[in-house]
Amino acid sequence: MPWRVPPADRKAGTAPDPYRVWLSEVMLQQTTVATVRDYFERFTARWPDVSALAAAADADVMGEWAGLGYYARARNLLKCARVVTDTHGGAFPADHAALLGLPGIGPYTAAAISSIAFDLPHAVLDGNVERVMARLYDIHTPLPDAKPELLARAESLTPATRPGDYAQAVMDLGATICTPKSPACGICPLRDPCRARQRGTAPELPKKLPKKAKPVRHGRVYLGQRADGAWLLETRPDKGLLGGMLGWPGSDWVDTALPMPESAPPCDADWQVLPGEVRHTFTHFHLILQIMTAEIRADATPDRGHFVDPAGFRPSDLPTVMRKAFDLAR
DNA sequence: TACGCGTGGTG
DNA sequence: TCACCAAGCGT
Repeated sequence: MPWRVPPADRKAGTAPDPYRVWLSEVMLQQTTVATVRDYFERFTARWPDVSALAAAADADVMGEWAGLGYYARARNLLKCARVVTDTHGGAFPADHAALLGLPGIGPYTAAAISSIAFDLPHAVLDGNVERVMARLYDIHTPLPDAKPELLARAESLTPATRPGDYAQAVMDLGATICTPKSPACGICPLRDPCRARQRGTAPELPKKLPKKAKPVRHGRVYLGQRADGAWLLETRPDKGLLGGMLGWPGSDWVDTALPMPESAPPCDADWQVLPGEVRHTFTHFHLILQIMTAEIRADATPDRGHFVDPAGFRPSDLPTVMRKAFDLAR
């Protein structure tokens, strides 16, 4: 992983860069290593340190984050970079409580930065560690109720020496051996002390409370383009779903398919229904979108959004649901 | 406290 | 095809 310092380098005195540790840990929140890798490389190439990121334009950072999801992370990333630059002299504080007070840094990330970047003995508790602790101690209390007990177990196992290596090791164990399905107990370094393996309960742990079903919502978006190639887009409000991201103007998203929610087009034009539909699943609902397209007259003034000329438009700046709409219309 | 908040891989 | 899952945080 490009954000890791290999053991040999660390032994030779190369400490991890707190900026890179922080950036990788925020990207890794609820996100897989495979997905994060390319984003991490693009971010660090474009913004090599925290002051460079702090000086970036909001739209550039949101565009670079597009597709990674949980966009509040990107807004908080910028806030945090600016706080570190403006009030901490451009250096991340080597202090767990101070880290915890920064935007977008919660209990997990504060512990990860403390231990990995600063060698401070704080216990990380992510999904991997929860699973490892639940199995190691055969804890059947369902999540999230079990969290305090799992945290206590994780803290009691965190060593005073090399806590950062330990944190990464226990997460690696969860990611590669103590996996959610079909755990590889046969090659696990903790197979002897593991109570769940002894009792045969490992595959069913950790227990989780049942999740709510996802409702289906419906809506409509407008993809308008002028003869000069400019697209009519809008920057969504900072709060809520896809907050701060670029997107197509459209209707509210409602729970019933018919009638299609009333929505004034963002600009006067001869809008046509595009055959087909966009389907997308968010954290807590499924969405089905109807796509409207039109060529917009050169002298038209939009009621919503702004025109983005083709030279300045990168489809990769769009969140995935909006990029799906673009792909369908192309 | 419980809920809102994305996405892509996987079995 | 689809539910589950991933290195969580803010409100």
